[in-house]
Amino acid sequence: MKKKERQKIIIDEVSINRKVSSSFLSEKLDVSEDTIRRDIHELHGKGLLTKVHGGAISTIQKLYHYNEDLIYNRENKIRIAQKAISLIRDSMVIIMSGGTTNLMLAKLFPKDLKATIYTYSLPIAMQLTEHPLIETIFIGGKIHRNSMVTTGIDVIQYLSNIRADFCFMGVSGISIEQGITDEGYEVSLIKKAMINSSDHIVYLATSNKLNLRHRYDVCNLNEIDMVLTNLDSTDPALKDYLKAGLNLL
Amino acid sequence: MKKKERQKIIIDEVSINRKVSSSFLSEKLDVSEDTIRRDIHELHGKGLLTKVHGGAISTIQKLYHYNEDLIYNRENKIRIAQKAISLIRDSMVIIMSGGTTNLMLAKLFPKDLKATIYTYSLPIAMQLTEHPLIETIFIGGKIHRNSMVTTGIDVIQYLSNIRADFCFMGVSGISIEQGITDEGYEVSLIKKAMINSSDHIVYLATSNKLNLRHRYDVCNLNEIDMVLTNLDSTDPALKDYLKAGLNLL
DNA sequence: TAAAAATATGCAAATTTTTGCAGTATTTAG
DNA sequence: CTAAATACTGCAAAAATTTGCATATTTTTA
Repeated sequence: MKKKERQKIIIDEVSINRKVSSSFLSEKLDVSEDTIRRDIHELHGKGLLTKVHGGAISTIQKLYHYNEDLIYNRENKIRIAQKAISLIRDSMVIIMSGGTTNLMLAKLFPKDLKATIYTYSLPIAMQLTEHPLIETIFIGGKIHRNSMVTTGIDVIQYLSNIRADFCFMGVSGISIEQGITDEGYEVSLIKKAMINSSDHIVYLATSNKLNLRHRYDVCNLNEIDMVLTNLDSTDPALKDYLKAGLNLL
Repeated sequence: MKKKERQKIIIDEVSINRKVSSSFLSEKLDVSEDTIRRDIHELHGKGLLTKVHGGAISTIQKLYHYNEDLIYNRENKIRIAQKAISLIRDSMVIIMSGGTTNLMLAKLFPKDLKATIYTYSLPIAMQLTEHPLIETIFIGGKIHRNSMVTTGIDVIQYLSNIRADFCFMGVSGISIEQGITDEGYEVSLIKKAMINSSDHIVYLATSNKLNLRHRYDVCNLNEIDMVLTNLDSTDPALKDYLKAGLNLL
C-alpha cells in the first residue's frame, strides 16, 4: 500500500473514531508499527492529526492550507515581519491590510499574542485562526478576486468607526515625492481609511517596492510613522528616506 | 537537483520574468527539456503557472490551497452538491452557510455561473474567488476560529438587510420533531437570520446528520423548502421526512 | 520499582518515482 | 506547403524514498 493512500485511511479512521492506536492501524493496514509511527509523525507535522502516546487523535480539519514555499522573496518578508513583531505588545488593536508580507507577519505572530486584529484579507484572516488568543474581526464587503480582499463602501464605513493602535500596510509602493501609492482607486480609499483610523502607520516594504509609484495616492511620507524593509536601516538605498525624516528599523 | 527544488526555481523564474521558455530553464537548471516539460505540466495542474507552447507564463499566486482529499464523506457531499446545482439559475442571489458540503458546492458551481453569493465562511469565500462570474459578498464580523465563520450582531444585522432567492444551509442536524438545530446559540441566531432573509431554504445533509438533534433550535421542518441528502429520495431512512411533508431530491 | 510497551535511531533492502533517450506526432514559422 | 521546433509516449536506468528490522532508549503500567 502506497504511503498517500495509507495516510488518507489513517486520517479517516481518526476522524471516525477520534482516537486510534498504532497497533490497530498496523494490523488494519498490514504494515509495521514503525511505518504507522512515521506516518503519524508526518501527519502531525502537517497539522492533520495530533500524535499521542500509542497512537493519534483527531484535530479540527483545516481544508485550506498555506503553502509558504510559494512566497516570492520569502526570506526578506520574514525579516520585515520580525521587525514588525518587535513593535507589538499584548492587548493592542491592529489593522492589517493585504499582501504576502502581512500574511507572513500573521503567521509569525507569537502563539501567545493577545490582540484584536481587523483585516479585510481572506488569507490573513485564515492564518489568524491559528492564533488562539487573537480576536480577529473580518471587515466584510464585496470580494476582490485576485487580491482576495473586500472592497466597497461597507469597508470604508466600518473602518471609520474603529480606532487602532497600529496599521500594518503593505503591497503598494513608496517614493519620496508621492509617499504611499496604490494601483487601484478603491483600494487607495480603503487604505486612506485605514490610516485615518490608526494612531501609527507602519509601512512594510521589500526593497523592490522602494521608489515605486502607482496611480493613486494613499498618503504622504510625513503621515507614515515608520517604514520596515528587509534592508538594514543604514543601507545606501534608504539614504533619501532617512533624509526625508522617516523612521526606519 | 531534486524535483521540489527545481519546481520552486521554475515558479520564481516565472514570477520574475512572466514568461519563461523550456529551453532556457533546461540550461539554467542543467536538466533535459523533457524534465522541464514534465515539471511545467505538473505545476500547471496545480494551478501554479500556465503552460504555453515552448514554456510557461505566470499565474496569480494563490497561497492558500484546498485539499479536497481531506473531506470526510466526500463522495456523498459531491452527490448533494450536484443536486443543489440543479436548482440554481443565472442571476440568482444565494446565501451560503458554512460546512464542507457547502464548500464542495462552491467548488462545483459551473465556471460560467453568474450569481451573487453572500457568505460568512472564509473557506467558501476563498473557493468562490475561483469563479469569475460570481459576485461574492463576505459578511463581516468576529471570526470563530474552529468553524472559520464570522459571528456577532454585525452578521445578523447585515443579513436582515438583504433578500436572497435561496439559502443553502449545512452542518447542524435535522430531526422530525425539532427541525433544524445547531450546537451554538449564536450560530443558531445567525441561521435564523439567514432563513428570514431567504425565499427558499434548502438544507444540505449527509445521511449521518439525519435524526441528529442539537441544543439550539434554528427552524421547524415546515419552514424548510427542500432537503438534499446523498440518499435517493425513496430511501427508507427518509420515509418519515416524506411523511412529514418535506420536499426531497 | 521492575517489567512491559512504546519510541527513536541507523541501516540495508525493497519499492516507487524520476529522468533522459529514442521514436513518433503535432504545432509553428517562413 | 515544408522544415524546424516542440510535445508526447514508452521504456530502461538512475535516483529518491520508504520500509521492516535490530538495537537502544524512554515512557507507561502495575
